[in-house]
Amino acid sequence: MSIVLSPQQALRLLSDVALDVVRDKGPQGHPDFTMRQLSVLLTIYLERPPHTVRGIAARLGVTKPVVTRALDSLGALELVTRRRDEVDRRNVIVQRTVKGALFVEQLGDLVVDKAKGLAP
Amino acid sequence: MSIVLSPQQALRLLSDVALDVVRDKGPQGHPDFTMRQLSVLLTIYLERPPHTVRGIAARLGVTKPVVTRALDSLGALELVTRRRDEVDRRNVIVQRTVKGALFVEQLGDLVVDKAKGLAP
DNA sequence: GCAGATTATTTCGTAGGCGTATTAAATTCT
DNA sequence: AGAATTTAATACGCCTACGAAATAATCTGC
Repeated sequence: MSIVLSPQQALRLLSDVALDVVRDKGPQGHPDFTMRQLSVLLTIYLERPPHTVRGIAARLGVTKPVVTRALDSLGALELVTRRRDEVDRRNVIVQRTVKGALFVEQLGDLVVDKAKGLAP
Repeated sequence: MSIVLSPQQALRLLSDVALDVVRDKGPQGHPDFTMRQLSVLLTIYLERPPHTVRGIAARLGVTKPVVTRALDSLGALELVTRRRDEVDRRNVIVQRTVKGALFVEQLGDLVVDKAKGLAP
């Protein structure tokens, strides 16, 4: 229960962040991914591994093909990698990458920075 | 210069918001619009009117067809309306709607709510 | 009044995402 | 071992969005 902000501040923050991402001043690269892709990416980098397609789909409340395709996109940008689970070879383990970690870190910094500049 | 949060908190906040939107527990309806559409929507509701296609495109750093199409989508959801500018009939004035105002308000409340629940 | 500029939209061909159903591989159950 | 389950990926037809270029309407400057 720690961060208090007004609805106006919340919207301003969201808008500022979205604007920077669209303008491609945020983390470099893809200015127009969807909320789903963002959610998949952040799940992988914020939640404790291991991450399977099944698990991510369940967490997001979407079908598995949606996750597979999101991973295709994120993989093409080298923000995540896939590896077969050697213990249960049906599973795919989704792994973080250096590039992805950097991307997420920059995204976090962007939000922090925009929050700092909010009017009261 | 008022809101201070850590990178971890920032990412958690972003992730929580994205997750709720994806799960469609956010503002009712459309779970998967893009950053661009979000940015167009928030520009219209947070910046001072009047809003033209040209102005929005310049602000976002995208081409005008992108804005026209985003307005088509948002218009189909009744989140914005378009009206011809009677003073200079080349211009289109983008206007807010009751439904859009409600949507944006709920989105703000969602962010506030998620921020409240952040660990320190 | 007319040439040129400006605004928004439409068109065109391309790329990517969607949901549902199906497939392929691997594991579990009996 | 063989049937049923589970996992991820793929196929399919549809829809939406993209960028670049063309179009239609309107305004400005001379």
